[in-house]
Amino acid sequence: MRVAIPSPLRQLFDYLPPDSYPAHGICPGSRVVVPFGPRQVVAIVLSIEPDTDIPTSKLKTVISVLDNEPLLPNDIIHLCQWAARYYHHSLGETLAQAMPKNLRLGKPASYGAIPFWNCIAELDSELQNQLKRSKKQLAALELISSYPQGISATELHELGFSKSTLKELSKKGLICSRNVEPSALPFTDITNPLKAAHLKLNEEQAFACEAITDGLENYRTYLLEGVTGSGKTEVYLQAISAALSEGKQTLVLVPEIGLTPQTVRRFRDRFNVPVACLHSGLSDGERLQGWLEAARGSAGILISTRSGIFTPMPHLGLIIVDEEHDGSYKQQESLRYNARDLAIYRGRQRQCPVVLGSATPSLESLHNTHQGKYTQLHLKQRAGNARPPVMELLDLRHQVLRDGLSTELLQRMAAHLGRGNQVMVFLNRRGYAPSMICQDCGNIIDCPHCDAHMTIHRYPPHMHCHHCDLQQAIPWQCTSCQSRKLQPVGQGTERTEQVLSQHFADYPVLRIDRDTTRRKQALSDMLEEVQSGKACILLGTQMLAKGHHFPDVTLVAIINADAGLFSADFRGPERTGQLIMQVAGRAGRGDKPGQVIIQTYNPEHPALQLLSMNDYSRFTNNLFIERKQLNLPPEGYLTLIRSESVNQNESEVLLSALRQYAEQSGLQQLDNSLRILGPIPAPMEKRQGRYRWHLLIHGKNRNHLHSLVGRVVSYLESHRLPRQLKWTVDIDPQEMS
DNA sequence: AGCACGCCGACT
DNA sequence: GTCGGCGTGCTC
Repeated sequence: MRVAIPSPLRQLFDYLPPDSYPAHGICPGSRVVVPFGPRQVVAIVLSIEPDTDIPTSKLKTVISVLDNEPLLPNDIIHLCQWAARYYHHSLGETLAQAMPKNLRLGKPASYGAIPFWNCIAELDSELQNQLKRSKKQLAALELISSYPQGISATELHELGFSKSTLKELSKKGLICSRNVEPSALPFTDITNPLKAAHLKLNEEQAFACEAITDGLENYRTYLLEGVTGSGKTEVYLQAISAALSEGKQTLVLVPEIGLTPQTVRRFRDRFNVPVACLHSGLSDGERLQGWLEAARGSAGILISTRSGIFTPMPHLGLIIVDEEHDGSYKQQESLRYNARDLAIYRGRQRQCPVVLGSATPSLESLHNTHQGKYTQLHLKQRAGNARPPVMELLDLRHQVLRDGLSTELLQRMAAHLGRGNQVMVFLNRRGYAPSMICQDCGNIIDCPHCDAHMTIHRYPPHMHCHHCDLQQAIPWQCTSCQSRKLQPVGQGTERTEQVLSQHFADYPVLRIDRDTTRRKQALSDMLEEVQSGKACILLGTQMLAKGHHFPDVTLVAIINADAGLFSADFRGPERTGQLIMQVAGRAGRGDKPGQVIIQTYNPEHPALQLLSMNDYSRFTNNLFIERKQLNLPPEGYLTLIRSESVNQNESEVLLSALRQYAEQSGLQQLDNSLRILGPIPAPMEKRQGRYRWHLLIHGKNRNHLHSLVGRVVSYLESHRLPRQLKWTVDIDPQEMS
């Protein structure tokens, strides 16, 4: 029999079936334990072959069979085969990462009993009063009491309630738990999948929903382009409802930070069917449970981050990719897949609709709609009477700046705060200041392992390299000239927080970045304070832009819009545009429209001009022209070969040899449709003590590009390289660093 | 990628 | 003596 081994070797291996087992009793898609070299590994059976090219003396025997029925169904194996081929990755590793960790390690594909919590007290006003001081406990109790049959610990965990809260409540004798074997009942047994009534759709929403649900039997990709607040989620929910009533499951992919308890709750509140989820916050056991619920067809809906695209769903009938432009759909290590693109493959495979939703679609998806490959659905109206935010470019030239904040901006902030409103300040830079300079010799403190400056942090005080995580004490004198005149240069969120709390002493400043939200509950605690609606200043990085809505924010300030616009990456402007549109969409509501101020030194920059007019589509049209001139995606396709080593030259030498080989071996195509760029040093050549180089291959024709990359990969594989010299292939790269 | 084997230098 | 650095080869 032929099996796939979780190893980077791009080949399959043959084994003899175990003596106790007739070969025909083992199904493809099952896991087996096999001896592999000096160790034992869990492999996936691909086929039962009558014979093999391998000499019998070399053949080893399967040690044990772990599954009686295929764990990975045919469609998932095909999806993995396609992905392994497309991304030039080993099939064994691809299949391995399609499974949750527990299954990868050979644990049984079953879940044991899970604790369910029940309320055993009467939730009256007296009890509510008693728990007044423990808000979390009260909230948990209220939730549990609304589930008369009990609610699973997993679900409570997903909704943001910790074990300690539950333990405390159970100590007070208010709730109790019992272990329940989760029912493997198919979701189709539930007579009425709808729990709560749907909202009324407006004309555009109804049109979009009908378009999607009319073709539940056919593959078609829809690009659902809808501004924030236009009700995309309601369209998803009603399309899912149609799928459920036809006995079909839905896969909902969300960005990494998009899977908040509120999102899950919205789905659970609408439907009676089990909703499974998969995300990074779960334990290995919980992941296995979610995966199995989807794979056994007991869950009607699976909400997941990118890895969910590999989850078996026997009745899959609808795929939704929310915020399809989001970078987190692309895996940035080992198998560098894009879950959004695999979603398209899976939709075609299952002959079901795929919905890509976004307020700011990627250029790739827009291009596909222009080509007629996708159907465009537009939601232009905002729900209720909400008006679009008013955007304004604030020219920083000739302005007096106070630590990066213009006087004009500070005045405008004061006005909004004075009216009792909230203000959001967006700065994409953690720490106090991005660099420390010596005022006597001009020396800047650099990271010894990276081509980067060390960032100054004040809380607690230390120097920090954001690229390799090196942390050291703040020096008191210059390492080069021993001068003591060291000066922090530039603005980070810590410094801006300091300035803002001095300037606006009467209002709380809430800083939200990776440093202030490291504690698990910290973010939700701060967001809770914002939800109270009191006037305050919200200051933060990327984290603020996604997933959360702030109805009482009436002013959003973008401190440094120029940074992203002129970045080394060709996708810089696209990302900045998406970010500005997203941030703008966070603010305001019907009765309190949002205003956005963008500080810039380039107010006449066409991109900023168009964005400030809320014209995303003309903004992207300009980008299309630029990309076309530069021959960049979506105009053609890219493959990036990365190489890194602790030795400075090794990477470059390898890629030069590779280029030479590629030119020899792919001459015909190189003349017309293929182009090689490099080797060039990566944007930050040295990082974490390793020197990194790039070789970029551009192709007008995907097949030509694929076959050249195939040859390049076999060349790399067949040559023995020093072990500190590493290479990776990135098909359709997203990040050029 | 792991892991074993085997060859050299250095050190309790 | 042997511990451990890492170059080389192999995995049905």
